[in-house]
Amino acid sequence: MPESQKSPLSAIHPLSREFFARDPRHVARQLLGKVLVRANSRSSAPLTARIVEVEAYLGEEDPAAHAAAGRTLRNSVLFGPPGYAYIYFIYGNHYCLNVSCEPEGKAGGVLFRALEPLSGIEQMAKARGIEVRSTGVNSSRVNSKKDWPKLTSGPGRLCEAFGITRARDNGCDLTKPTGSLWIGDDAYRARDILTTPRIGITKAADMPLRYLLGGNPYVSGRKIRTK
DNA sequence: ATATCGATTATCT
DNA sequence: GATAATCGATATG
Repeated sequence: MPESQKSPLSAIHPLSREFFARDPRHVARQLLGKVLVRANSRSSAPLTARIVEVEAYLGEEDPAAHAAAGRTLRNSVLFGPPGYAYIYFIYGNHYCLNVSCEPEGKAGGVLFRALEPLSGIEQMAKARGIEVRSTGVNSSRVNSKKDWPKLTSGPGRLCEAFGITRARDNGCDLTKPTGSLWIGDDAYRARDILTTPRIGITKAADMPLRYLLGGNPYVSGRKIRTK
């Protein structure tokens, strides 16, 4: 059970544009262990969570990618410069967060599938509509740590926890710590990286483009399958 | 424990 | 008009 460390914001430094200007498969693998930061305006503290599960979506050659049918108004961020947020609305209910990859003009992206909450737990719980009950004298405790995965395990859930919407965040630059949403490196080293087929797609469902931290309890989906 | 299903809407054919 | 990179609830072993 990996006990991830919490870092102060000053110890998290943003990823470069070049980091994202590559094949989504490389970006996806190297995003594991990095930190997603939501710097809330006004008084509230920032939300931070470690990236523990992602999927790579390639360009027009990937039938499962939104870029497969070429550039449209919706997916234009995927064809733009790297390091920007591509957010789409799905099943009439949920938002999903991606970051654009590849140099400008070539499509590609990485879908964020699961995070491990580091700070701002109560605010995430509130955004997710989950009861936060204080236990005993200490006032700032979520019921128990085993409830945390419900906050950010799944692409729709993590967006809800972070307050990510298309209107607010689509097209935002994720390399700028002055922005309200960005990705940083706090020197945490990802271990035990696993690769599996992507989840929830019907086309090209066999390509192993899902990357996750093995054994991490915040990874989405069913438990370990013994087959 | 796994399986199935309904919700709800932007986007594209 | 059909589909979708999902979730949560309900049903069943």
